[in-house]
Amino acid sequence: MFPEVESSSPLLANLNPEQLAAVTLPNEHALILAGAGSGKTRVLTTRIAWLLSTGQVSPGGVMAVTFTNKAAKEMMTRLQAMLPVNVRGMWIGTFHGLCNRFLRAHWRLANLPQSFQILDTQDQLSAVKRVIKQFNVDEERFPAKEMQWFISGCKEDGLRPSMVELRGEDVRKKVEIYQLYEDQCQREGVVDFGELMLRSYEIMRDDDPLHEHYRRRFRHILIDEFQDTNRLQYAWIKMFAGEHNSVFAVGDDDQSIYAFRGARVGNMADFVSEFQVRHQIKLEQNYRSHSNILDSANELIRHNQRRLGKNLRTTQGPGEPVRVYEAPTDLAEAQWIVEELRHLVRGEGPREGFPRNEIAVLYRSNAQSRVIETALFNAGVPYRVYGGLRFFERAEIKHALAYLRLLENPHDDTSFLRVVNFPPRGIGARSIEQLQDAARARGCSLHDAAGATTGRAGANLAAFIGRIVALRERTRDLTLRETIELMLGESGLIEHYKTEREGADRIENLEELVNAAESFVTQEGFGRDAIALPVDELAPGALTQSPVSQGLDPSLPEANQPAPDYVAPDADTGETLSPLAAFLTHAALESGDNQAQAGQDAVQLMTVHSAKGLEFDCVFISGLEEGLFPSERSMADHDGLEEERRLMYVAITRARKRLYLSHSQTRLLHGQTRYNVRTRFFDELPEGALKWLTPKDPGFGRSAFGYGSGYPTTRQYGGGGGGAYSGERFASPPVPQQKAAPSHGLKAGMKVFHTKFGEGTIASLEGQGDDARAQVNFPRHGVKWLALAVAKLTPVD
DNA sequence: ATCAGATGAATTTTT
DNA sequence: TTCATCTGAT
Repeated sequence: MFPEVESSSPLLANLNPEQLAAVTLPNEHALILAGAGSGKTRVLTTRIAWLLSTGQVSPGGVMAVTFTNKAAKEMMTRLQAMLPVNVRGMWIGTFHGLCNRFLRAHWRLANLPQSFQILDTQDQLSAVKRVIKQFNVDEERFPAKEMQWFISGCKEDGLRPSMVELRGEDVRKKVEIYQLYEDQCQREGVVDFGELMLRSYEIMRDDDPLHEHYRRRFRHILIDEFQDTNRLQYAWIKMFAGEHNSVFAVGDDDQSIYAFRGARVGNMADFVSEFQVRHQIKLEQNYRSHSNILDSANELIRHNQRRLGKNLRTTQGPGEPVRVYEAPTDLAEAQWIVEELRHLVRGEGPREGFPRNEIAVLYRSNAQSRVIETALFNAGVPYRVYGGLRFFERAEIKHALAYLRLLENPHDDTSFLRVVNFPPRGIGARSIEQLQDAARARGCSLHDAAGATTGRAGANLAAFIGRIVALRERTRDLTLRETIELMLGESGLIEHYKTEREGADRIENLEELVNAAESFVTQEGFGRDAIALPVDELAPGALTQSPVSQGLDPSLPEANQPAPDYVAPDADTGETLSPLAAFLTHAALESGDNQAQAGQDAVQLMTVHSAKGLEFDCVFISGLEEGLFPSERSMADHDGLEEERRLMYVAITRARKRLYLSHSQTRLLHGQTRYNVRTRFFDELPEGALKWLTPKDPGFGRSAFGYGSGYPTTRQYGGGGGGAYSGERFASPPVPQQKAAPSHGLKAGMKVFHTKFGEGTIASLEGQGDDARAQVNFPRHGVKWLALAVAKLTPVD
């Protein structure tokens, strides 16, 4: 259709035939099955660039949706590099980011305050807890966590309380609580993540002009990681697509690993049939791994029955074999990993060493990181663990944000409760309960009910509210930075943490919050006129003016004036959000980095889930044991097992050059030694691609006893029926872990004092009696081995 | 109001 | 085992 572009455009250079075909598909629905490492992001961004540069659509007519902020950012960066277009004005973002933008623009229609705030998972849980307390719900029968899960699940399925099928007394009660929770959120002017999606879906669905407007606007809708979409997201996309727009969905059913949070792989098949997709393209050319690694992945995933079908291929040679190692204990496994990766870092003969951050150690569950961390620590190898609390999730940051939210909206009871007595100011649980009763009786917020309380508690409450009111007044004309600085002082947070033992780190984080706000202001361009440039000015040069804007409803100026996230102008007045409200939104939608020294050259430790989308030269997959991987909980049903296999597939395909698979005969789990059999996934890998570093166990235990308790009898592995554990399982029982009798009273992790080296931390202990030695890490002198019989080590509290 | 000690639960994660 | 949450005593 556009031959001159296809042959000449540098955009399309170096695409393989499948990629080229995908990028240049006609304006119709398409499903791109993109295997791991097949250049999926490239196809997605090049597709957008191609559509724009051939004049088939203007920047305002494109919507590109991802799941993570990281992916959205990457797409924008890449697109920016290809075309002189203002990507920040385009609708490229996460589902929730775009929903937020949509609801900010149409807040009246959505029946929300303009500066509505977003509850993250923590906030949502405490909101649910409040409902449960408030209405005397039996917490035994309806735990808050379960209710939260129920509510989120309903929303993900697009179900309002009135729409939930009432089967059984329990469900009826749950729906009742769901409704109460909804009322509470509405009263307080807050929305949870699910609500962002559901509310934007509903208002567009139910408002014809709006519906018409947006359908005319977005001619091209592109979705990344389509296999991860839930029911509601699918419906949301379908609604935007209407009859005439084209949906370009990219995904990989083999990498669907988020069923537990509502993802429906089935959306891919539904998409094909419901949208009558005529164009399906498979991207099977892998640019990442050697063929031994790829063959292993292919062979493994072939064992899944429900697949759309795909086989990765590479032009790279076989590369090195996949190395398999069996350890007697989890500790030994960790030590082997450390030993091996030191070789990798050092290099061997002619081979250069690998940078540490090109080496990843993966595991199924977070708890497994501990042993590995210990081993790395003892060996003095720098490492970085992914996961854990992110910046905006830390307690001190949440506290600070709660104060800020109260400035923006005094009726935000979640925030009110978080800080009403933090730092402590004599408002105990008693007074708070009274306050809550008063608020409920009058149907108002805690803030408004405070006047009704009396006595000393009443005075303290009045003082607290006075403080907030005064702060709000004083910050009225301040910049965001000044506002936060003033709040940190006035709230007493800094003061409080100064007296706390581990307060220094927290204060540092609070200071970091000021920086975060500062860079947010700079990036979003507050106070400048960078907000709303017309599309035409944003797309100079090569970009053809397209007729897409014709037919757009001029009463919806937002649609014609793209704006960065968070500052979407109100559709009626063009008024933008205050920097503070925008920053709070940013904090909820982008929980920040997984802290840790990112810059350092360190080995990367993470779960297989968090490794999705990443790649490394060398990958270790550890703990490959039945019950762990596949996890016990997922082994019961077929779908669960297939998802575990996909998880393993994801893990394998992370590796570029070297892949190690390891398992251990025994493992300390929940304080007890567990005896594990190597995972069944080993039996599903091509023998020719593997190299067994330890003799391959003939599978004695396996054939005789099956896969251990909990494993359902199947045709494939049947016979055993799953017996109880017993020592007989092993031909030669593993040597029990030596635990030194603690005659010296020292333990790893203890702080000790040495007369010459000063204070240090015990990294490990070895030997017994007179031979006992301790490895101690001294900040000044480094790591030392000290014989306890000689060196005097005294424990420091 | 605060803290020690008991108790119980313990995949996977983004927004 | 480790973590968080709850309880009861000070």
